[in-house]
Amino acid sequence: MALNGNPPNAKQRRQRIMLDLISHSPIGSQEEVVELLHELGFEVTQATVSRDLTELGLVKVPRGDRHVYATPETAATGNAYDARLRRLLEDIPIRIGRSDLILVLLATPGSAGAIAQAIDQSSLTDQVGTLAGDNTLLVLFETEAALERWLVRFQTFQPSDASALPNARPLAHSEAPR
Amino acid sequence: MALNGNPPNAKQRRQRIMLDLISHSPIGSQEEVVELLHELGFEVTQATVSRDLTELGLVKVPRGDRHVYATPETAATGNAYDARLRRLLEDIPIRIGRSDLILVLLATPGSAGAIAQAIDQSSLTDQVGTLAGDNTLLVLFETEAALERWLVRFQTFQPSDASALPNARPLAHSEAPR
DNA sequence: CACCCCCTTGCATGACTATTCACCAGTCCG
DNA sequence: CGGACTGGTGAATAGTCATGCAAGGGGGTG
Repeated sequence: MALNGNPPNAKQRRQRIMLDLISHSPIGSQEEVVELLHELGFEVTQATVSRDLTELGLVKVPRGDRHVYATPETAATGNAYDARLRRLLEDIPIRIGRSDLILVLLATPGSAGAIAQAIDQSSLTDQVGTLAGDNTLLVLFETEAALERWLVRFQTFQPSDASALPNARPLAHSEAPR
Repeated sequence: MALNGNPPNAKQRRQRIMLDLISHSPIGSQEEVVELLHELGFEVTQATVSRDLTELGLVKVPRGDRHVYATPETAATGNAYDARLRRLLEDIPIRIGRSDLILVLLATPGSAGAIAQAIDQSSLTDQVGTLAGDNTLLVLFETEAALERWLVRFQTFQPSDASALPNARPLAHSEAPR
């Protein structure tokens, strides 16, 4: 029943355009893609879009308060500042300590300032502020909840393993209450 | 009706464990997460998992023939060989030409071999084979369809812009048949 | 031309996910 | 203590996506 009366190479062209559309504007659903393609003269349904997105390896990622499609690379990047923070954390091992509503990040000598700045510019916003020494960096919070929220988010910036929190064992699958 | 009688910090602990679960094994649905958390003593429903995943910024990414959850970083990486190919293509500008069922990749002097090997090991499989000279690399195909499929996939490895294909203008939003 | 095979697609639908609504427990006042 | 407010949650449901199926087109072969 699928009238395949499309121009040759339609699929390839369509998929390239989809990459283009998605990287240039936030798209929240496959129906939106269908409409945009429709405007461009491609008559396809959501089913086809679904298959295309899979073939292209695109993902749907939480951005602010909605979910949009993106290439995996873009998804990882987020905003440019987030990318910078991530890169820093890849190169600089960080140990995390805590004193009351202050998180204490221990980095390598001289790098604390760079990290502090990266944090300030990143999409991390739950902190009240940061204060950098040479190799030590304080992150100040207003509430316990804010601190915890921040920490979870921050850890998504780190290359997995890492980070010794006072009362946080290295997390094994078995650590949960059973 | 939501008996909130959970241990304090339950949310934070749960989310950390979710990061852990997801990075250690392929999980295909939120119901799976619910079950795993259940085994670990966390009594939550799919709704909560959905919210957690959003807060953690996790994404669902096509992997082989199914979709699994991953951190954005992991999603971008794919398998290690794909990551290598991506990295190479970031550093080495490639021009793509075509002759019949052969794609001709022009790279920088000396780099063709490395790229060829990276392609061979990557998850790109639609090609029959590759043949590397010094700065030129041939990718051979069996069918037109295979070539086209490969090309689309390959372009997802490239840092957007790039690549002049004979009959592929630089792709603007307006290029579609109207 | 007849036959076969492969690729692509739409339709219909089931699977999966996000969100709305209501509720509970805790906290902070006065 | 009572009221107002907040954060976290489950149940139900709306919203979104993936996929089995059947069908059409194109290409090859005899």
